[in-house]
Amino acid sequence: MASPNQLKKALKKEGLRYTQQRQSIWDEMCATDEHRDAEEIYLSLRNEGMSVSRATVYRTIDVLVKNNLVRKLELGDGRARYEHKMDLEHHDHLICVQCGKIEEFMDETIEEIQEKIVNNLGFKLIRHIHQLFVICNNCR
Amino acid sequence: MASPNQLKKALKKEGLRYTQQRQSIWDEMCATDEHRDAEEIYLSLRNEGMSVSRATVYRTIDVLVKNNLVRKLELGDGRARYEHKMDLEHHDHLICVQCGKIEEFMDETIEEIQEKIVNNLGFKLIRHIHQLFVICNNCR
DNA sequence: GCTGCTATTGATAATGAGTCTCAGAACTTA
DNA sequence: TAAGTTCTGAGACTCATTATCAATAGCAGC
Repeated sequence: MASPNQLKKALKKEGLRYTQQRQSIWDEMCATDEHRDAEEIYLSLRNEGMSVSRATVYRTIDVLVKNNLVRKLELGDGRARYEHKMDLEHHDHLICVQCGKIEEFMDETIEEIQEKIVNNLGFKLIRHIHQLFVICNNCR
Repeated sequence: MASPNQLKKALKKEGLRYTQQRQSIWDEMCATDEHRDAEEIYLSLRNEGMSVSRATVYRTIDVLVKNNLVRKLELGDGRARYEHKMDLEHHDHLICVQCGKIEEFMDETIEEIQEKIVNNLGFKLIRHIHQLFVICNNCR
């Protein structure tokens, strides 16, 4: 179960109310490490008997993304996927173009070079997307 | 003007016909180094008096992407942008989150590390997306 | 250069992820 | 408890992209 404190803090910061729906959406997103889309999260909640609407799922996810509790992933298949940021370490993704399996990777050197590239241009790095599309060992 | 040979060769390889529309869409995409979306390409062609439909623009772009003549960029704003691959050097993109300006970057070390990461997992690298979202020097 | 076969095209309908609207429900504060 | 707000749900809407299908136009063989 996701801690309500993190959520409550974020909502307070935004001047928003703490509600059942928002808590259960946050719980649902923390319930697995899979990368699910809004529809999947919506259907899971409905299956569990929660009263919640698609609109509220999208609205709540926005709040969570804005407050850095959730990361939005665009993997090029036309629907956004989400991952919670309970475990704090940053990472990027490998995606198998055959089976769709998603793995994570992280490389300190790449992160440093990115910073260097941006700084050399006089820019400020806000965020990055780094996705490696592969054929995984199962699919080869 | 884009050489018809590259296009003709690609079409022949796929068993597809060489048509006026396909040539003019390819020409239009090669006419600039900007990163335009399908609608912008469609409107440019119409302004030039070409008879072409949106559907054909989308279909032709698919062919060009599949045959590696064009690269599709998903910058997270809900519409795909495209760049021709006439000048062969690979690069990735910096995008200003304020003004939307797109710059290019390329780093040999990052490319090598990517390969290493994928190989170590026993995977095969097909393609990658690496986008740095920044605030550019003009917007700071 | 014709003929006939088949891929391509254009107009438009359909799709689908995500957003907007607005009336009613649920908090909050007094 | 009342008044004032914020939230929610249902469904309408948007907008990029895809599918449909009759008409058109390449292309291979004559």
